[in-house]
Amino acid sequence: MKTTKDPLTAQMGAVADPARRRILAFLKEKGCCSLGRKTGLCACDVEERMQLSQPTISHHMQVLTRAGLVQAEKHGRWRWYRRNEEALRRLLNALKDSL
Amino acid sequence: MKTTKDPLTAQMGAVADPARRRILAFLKEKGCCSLGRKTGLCACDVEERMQLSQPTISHHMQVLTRAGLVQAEKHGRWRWYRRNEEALRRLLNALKDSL
DNA sequence: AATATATATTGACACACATCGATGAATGAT
DNA sequence: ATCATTCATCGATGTGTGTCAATATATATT
Repeated sequence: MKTTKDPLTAQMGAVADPARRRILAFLKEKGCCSLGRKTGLCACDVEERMQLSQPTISHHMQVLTRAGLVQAEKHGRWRWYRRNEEALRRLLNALKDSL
Repeated sequence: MKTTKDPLTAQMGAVADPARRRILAFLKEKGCCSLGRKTGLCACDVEERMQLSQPTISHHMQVLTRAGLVQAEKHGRWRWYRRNEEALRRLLNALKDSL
């Protein structure tokens, strides 16, 4: 069974994990930046705040990014993340219809 | 390590599964009844609509019920289910804040 | 070139979960 | 009492997932 997950399910699955919800909250709290600015949050910022190892953070950021809920931009050795507010809004609207 | 899942995570996990979202949609479509009325939807109705075995349906209904998203009432050999609209509304509001 | 730093990838592990067939329990019908 | 129906439970199975340590990769600094 190799069926790819549909986007809504991928986003729901991403958000269903409490660690990833905390990451999103952390990005909302401090990640009030736009891409292309130097004020982005890097994975080490997230790692420092959460009680999780670096590979685990990397994995969570990948899940959130692939679901389209956060956007990443590589800058030097860092990778800046910010919330994709529009995707989050669309997810809420989709849930409002789907639920 | 037997930490119980917090309610929001349980509800999110319940809704993250596409089969359970389809069940909720089916209940919205045809389950426009209140408990105590004979018009409820029983598990066999759901089973007939979905492409899933009876034990699987039973399992999904249990997950949805334990998450508080649907309410069940036993009537004879049937068990009527209906959406808990207030819980679903509260879930959406919680997500609006938590996302 | 050598070293330090930030992140990704790999491999492993434990556990959770979706699914099914078989069986059991409760209830209604004959 | 017997049988049929509705649903729950059990056991098994395969798949997915969260987590980490170890390692690799990329980039900056010296």
